[in-house]
Amino acid sequence: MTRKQPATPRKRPLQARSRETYTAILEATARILEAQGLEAANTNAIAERAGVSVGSLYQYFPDKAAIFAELIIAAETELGDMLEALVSSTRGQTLEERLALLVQAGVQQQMARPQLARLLDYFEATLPADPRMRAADDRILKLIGRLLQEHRDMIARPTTATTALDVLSIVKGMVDGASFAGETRQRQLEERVMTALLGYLRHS
Amino acid sequence: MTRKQPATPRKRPLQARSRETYTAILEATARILEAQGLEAANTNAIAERAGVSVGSLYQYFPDKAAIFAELIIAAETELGDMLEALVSSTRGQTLEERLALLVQAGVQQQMARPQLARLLDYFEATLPADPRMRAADDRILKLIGRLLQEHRDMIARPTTATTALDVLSIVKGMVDGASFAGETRQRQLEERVMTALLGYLRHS
DNA sequence: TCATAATGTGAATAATTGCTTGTATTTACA
DNA sequence: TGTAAATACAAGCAATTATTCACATTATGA
Repeated sequence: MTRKQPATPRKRPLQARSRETYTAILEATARILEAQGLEAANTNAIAERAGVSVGSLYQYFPDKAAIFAELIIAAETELGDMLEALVSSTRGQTLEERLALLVQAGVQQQMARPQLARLLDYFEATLPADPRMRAADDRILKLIGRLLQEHRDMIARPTTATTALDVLSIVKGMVDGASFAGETRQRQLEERVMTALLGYLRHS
Repeated sequence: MTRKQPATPRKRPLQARSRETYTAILEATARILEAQGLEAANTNAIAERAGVSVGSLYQYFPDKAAIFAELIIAAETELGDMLEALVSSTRGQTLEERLALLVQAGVQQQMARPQLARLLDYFEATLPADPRMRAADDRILKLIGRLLQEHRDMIARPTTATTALDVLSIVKGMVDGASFAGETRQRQLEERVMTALLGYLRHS
């Protein structure tokens, strides 16, 4: 299944009908991955669950890996959109306030489907580097970086790309660990993540 | 491949010869997972890489998933052993000193084979709950918890199981993110992880 | 030394997989 | 309305997979 080059979808869904097919395939894949894991996510099962034929599936995705890649990009784009709205709409607020919103967004998304998040993380590190994936990833880090930059007087660390990555990694890691352990109280988790982030940022 | 019940290995390797076979299979699996990923890790490839026949493989592992499970347990046991030695041999030292050693051990292990670490993390959340896996996991958390407990006057958080889990999650998350981004300077990463951990622990 | 247990072999198999292809149906629009 | 493009279908193929089994080799210990 491993793709050589990140091929673009065979056909772009043009009509409303095909756009539904397209998203149905993505959604079915996500559901199967979350509920039954990687092994159960074969193309036949995906097509069936999406209420679509295998042939249709291969009209929009060159191979199975492309579906996973698209899923990653979708998740990253979603997070990126949230962050972008957040960063630009909260100018003037304190670092704590803005960070709390950022954490909330991140925790929310990852806790909704923890199993899926873990799996996509693995694929992101595995799939042949897709420029669109890189771009979506970059955007998230740039947004975090920009937020940090705007509060650099409150931050004891160099506000570099590395710091932004660390922030993201801490959130991901803590949510991952907590949901594996069965933690469901999102609020409390958010507070702990906040403590960790502020503790990290405020000390050299 | 998904296992119903965590069956014990078919045969325990008794003679030196069979113990070599056994570890060769585990090592081959780890190498393939790290270098070529999950898809390449099929039983035939594993046996070939281990210089062993498939038949031998199935004499020690009831199925493929059992190999992965064993790999997880081995990694967790290794970390557990390091932590145990560390915790009991550093009594009297400061929290910073001991935490630095803990971080060093964790970063070391995970950075040696980041791809493998990621994958095993996924499996741990996926494979049917194996009591030995749970136990190895528990041991690690208990050891971290004990270390924290011994410095509770320096720590602003409740020294509960949750805090121990958070500590482990932060380490895992940061190493994961950093090695995905291509970071190789282990020393600098360790220092950032230390900052995050101390920041987390010292503030409520 | 010899019998028994332990270990090793690899061809064979049944099931599953990703994916193609030829055909049928639906939509857009002139 | 008619026709060409877009979309959907699903049987089926080639390749791969996990696992078994009947048999060979090696070690043990009496």
